[in-house]
This record gives sequence, structure tokens and C-alpha cells, in this order.
Amino acid sequence: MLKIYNSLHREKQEFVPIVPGKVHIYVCGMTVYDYCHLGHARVLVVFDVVRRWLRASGFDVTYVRNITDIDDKIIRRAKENEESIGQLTERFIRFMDEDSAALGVEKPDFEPRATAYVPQMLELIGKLEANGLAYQSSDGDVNFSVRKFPGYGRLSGKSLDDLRAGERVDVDPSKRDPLDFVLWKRAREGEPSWPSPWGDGRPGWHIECSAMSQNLLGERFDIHGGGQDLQFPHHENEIAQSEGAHRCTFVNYWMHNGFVRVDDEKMSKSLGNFFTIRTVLERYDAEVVRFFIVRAHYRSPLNYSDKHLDDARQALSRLYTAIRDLPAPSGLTPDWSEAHARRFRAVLDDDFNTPEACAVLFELAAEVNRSKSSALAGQLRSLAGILGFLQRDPRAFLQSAATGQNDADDACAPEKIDAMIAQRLVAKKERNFAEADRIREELRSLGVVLEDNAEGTSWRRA
RNA sequence: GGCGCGAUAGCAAAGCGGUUAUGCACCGGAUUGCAAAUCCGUGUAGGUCGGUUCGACUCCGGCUCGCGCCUCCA
Repeated sequence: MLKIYNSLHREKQEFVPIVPGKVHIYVCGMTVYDYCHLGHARVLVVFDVVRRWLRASGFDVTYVRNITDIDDKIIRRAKENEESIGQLTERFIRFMDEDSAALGVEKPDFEPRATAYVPQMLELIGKLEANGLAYQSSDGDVNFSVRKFPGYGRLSGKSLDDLRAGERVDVDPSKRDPLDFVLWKRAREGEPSWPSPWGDGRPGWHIECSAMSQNLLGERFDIHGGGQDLQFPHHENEIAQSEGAHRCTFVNYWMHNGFVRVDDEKMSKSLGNFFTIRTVLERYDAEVVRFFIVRAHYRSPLNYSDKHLDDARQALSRLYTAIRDLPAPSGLTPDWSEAHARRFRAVLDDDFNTPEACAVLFELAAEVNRSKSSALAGQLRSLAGILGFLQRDPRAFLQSAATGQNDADDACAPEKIDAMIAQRLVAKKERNFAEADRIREELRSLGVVLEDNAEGTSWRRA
């Protein structure tokens, strides 16, 4: 029985899908005007794991992750770059696809783009107006009237009056309440716009997700996810819009992943302390980055540093080492009756406890090392596969370049390493251990570790 | 100011009212020509002050410190 921590109720709840056997998930994706950073990597990976686990649990999952391809920052960036909005967004969508593929994140079933759903947004705004929840202000924008929606603030645990007291932005005098948010922005010179009953303009940010989720998943669906920073105001506003228009519960389970931090501060664009995924991938294996993310609980903060990634690499190496010399094809289905698999299932069913699931994998790895059992090695591989790792050829992983190293570097090329191993073997046969050790030390200084065993000598990168 | 989250060993990170988390690092032993890998084993915890309890890292309260949201943000 799966339990999910529901942000809406601040407690773990038994997961009951709306339609038995089916799960509909919507996750807020990226605004595509720049490279994805590690914070984005975390949302991508966290909900990829959620999706994989639901599927492994037998659910038929429909997973939607949207793309915001029109907003203030996109317009500004395109102007700065002197390119069209389409050129800018297409490029960063491609980069996002590359980054997520590298991290082992499966493509969502649907990746709706905001610009393709403007008619649906207008329809939704029309409903809100008809329900007395939207009004056009004197400056032409259409706003949502938060005071008219009784449940406003429930998800974020805020009351309108508390929010008011903490007001930190200049009040827009055209709004009836300072917290009213824009549904439709009137057209401005030099900005893209669409025709609408309220005049030419473009959509506000929040209305996108309400329109796209409704069109792809229905007026009510199972799980809505996103980063913690979207809880307020974005998700609060989505609830107000969707429930205000349809008069029914919008989402049953709200899930929010914790932030990635740098030096105990949130990694964000505004703070300028972010690392892009591709920068990190220049120095670390993508699977290591994924493992680093999965090893922490999705709701906890995750501190980024080279040291932590080095640690993750060592840990993942242990798992790959366990299956290195045993025939364990990838792509197997776990034997769910086996003890480790049962524990693995139990901990993931408890609000996706991936750190505990990793602990189970390490215990299983120790068992594999003791027993040399191919069946257990296959079990290890198939369980790890559910979390999206341990599917590569173990040698390929262990011999892949570690931090700051490069396969193209002559001294580190595999052929060169093999040649030196052959030389060392000759020295060993002649019982010239001084020479054998010298060669081993030379490789060691190049970051290559030799391991002698019954079958011969194998190597890996430190 | 309002609302919320957290404080676990050298580092990272979980569960749990009493019995080994786990990984990295470290130490001892086995193994090895010596190593590495692996196995066996030891050690290192639970911010602070109280309370509940036969018993608390785990529940409750105060305090201290840190973080987040309240403005765009995954």
C-alpha cells in the first residue's frame, strides 16, 4: 500500500487513485529561457522516480510535464539576444531534452507548451469571469479576485490577511486586492499577443497549468508535483483557478520536492549561485548525479558540493563492482518474493523513501559479494533499474573518466592502460615486483587503479 | 512581522519508544608477492534545557541556531 506525503494536508496519506489502476500526474516543468540547473535536475529526477515506482507498482501512469514557452523573462531574453522567441525557446527545449536524457529521465507522456493552449486558457478565464471570480481592471489586465475564492491559502497554509501584512511588493492600484493575480495581460508594444474577448494580450503564468492539466488529465486528477517554491503562489493560484472554474476538487495529492542548496542557501537564478546541469556533467558522470539526487529524500534539502558528488561516485562504484564479474543482464524484472525486494518495495511505498531503498541495494550488494550469486546480482540490477541506475556495463561505468579527467588524454587512453598492464604482467611473471609496482604506481598517479584477481588484472578509474 | 521546515556520528543520510540503518572516510583482521577489490570485526551519533515513560535519538514543551515561503524561481 503506497503512502504519499500530501502537502495539502501536511501528512502522509494512503494513495487511492481516482480511477482504479490509473494515475494521472502533472508536474510543473521549466520556463525555457536558459540552461537547466541542478535544481531543475532534481525535479526531473524526483518525479521520474515517482513515475517509475508507480509503474512498477502496477499503475497505468499518464505523466504530463509542461513547458512554459512564453513569459516576461523569455520575451526579455529574446530581445537581449536579438532573436525570435521561437528560436530562443526551441534551443533551450533541446538543451533541456539533452540534459534530462543524460540523467536517465524518461520523456513524459505529454509535454504541452503554453503557447499551444491559449484558446483553452481563454475558455477557462471566461468561466472564471462567468463565476464572478475574474474581472478586467482599468489597465486592461484580467485578474483573479482572490477574496472571492474562499479556500485561498489552504495549500500554503497562509491566510489572506497574513499575506497582506507581509506585503513586500508595490501595490498595483488597478487591482481590487493586492494579492489578485493576473490571468490575462493586455498587449504591449513589441510583445507577442493573441486576440481575446478582453482585447489582445497574453496569458498570465498560472493559468497555463490549469488549462493544460485540465485538457490532458481532466478537471480532477491524482498527483500534482513541482518544486517547493511553486507551492505559493503558483500552485495556490492553480487551485483557485481550476476549482473556481470547475467547482470541484482539482488535485488529490500535492507533492513538492526540496531545494538544492549551495553552502546552505537555496540554489536559484536570482541568487546567482546555480550550477547548470551541463557544467556539472562536464566533470561528473550523469548517473552519479542522478544517484546523488536519489540518495536523498525528495522532500529534504540537498546540499551540492564536489565532495558530495565524489562520495556519490564512490558509493555507486561499490554497486557496480558487485555486479562486475557476474552475469546479470539489465532489463530484468525483480523477484518480488525475495527478501531485499520486499523491503525495497516497503520503503518506496512509504512516501518514496529512496535513501532507504538505496540502503537496501547496498545490503543486497554485500550479499552478492558474499554469495557470488548471479540471481542476486540480477536482483540488485533490476531493483536499481527501477530507480533508474545500474543499467550500464559495469566495466564501462568503472572505467569511465572521473572528475577532471579525459579519455582523449594519451596517458589515460584504455589502449595505453592495457599495454602497461601487459608490461606489468611480464614483470610479475619474472617476479620483478619492483617493476610491476612501479607500473602500478605510474597508473595510480594517472588515476587508474589496478586490481589483480584470479582471472587476471582489471582496472578502473579512481 | 506572518506561516512553515530542520538540527543525527569526521562527512553525507534514513528508520525507529527498548534490539547493526546505509554509503564515504578511518582503524584492526582475513585475503594478496605487495596492493586494490572483497569479506569479517571495532570505534565514532542524535543542538540545548525540562517533561511524559520502567525505558527517548525517536513523543510533548521551552530555548538556541539554521533554512524556506510571504516578489520571478524547480
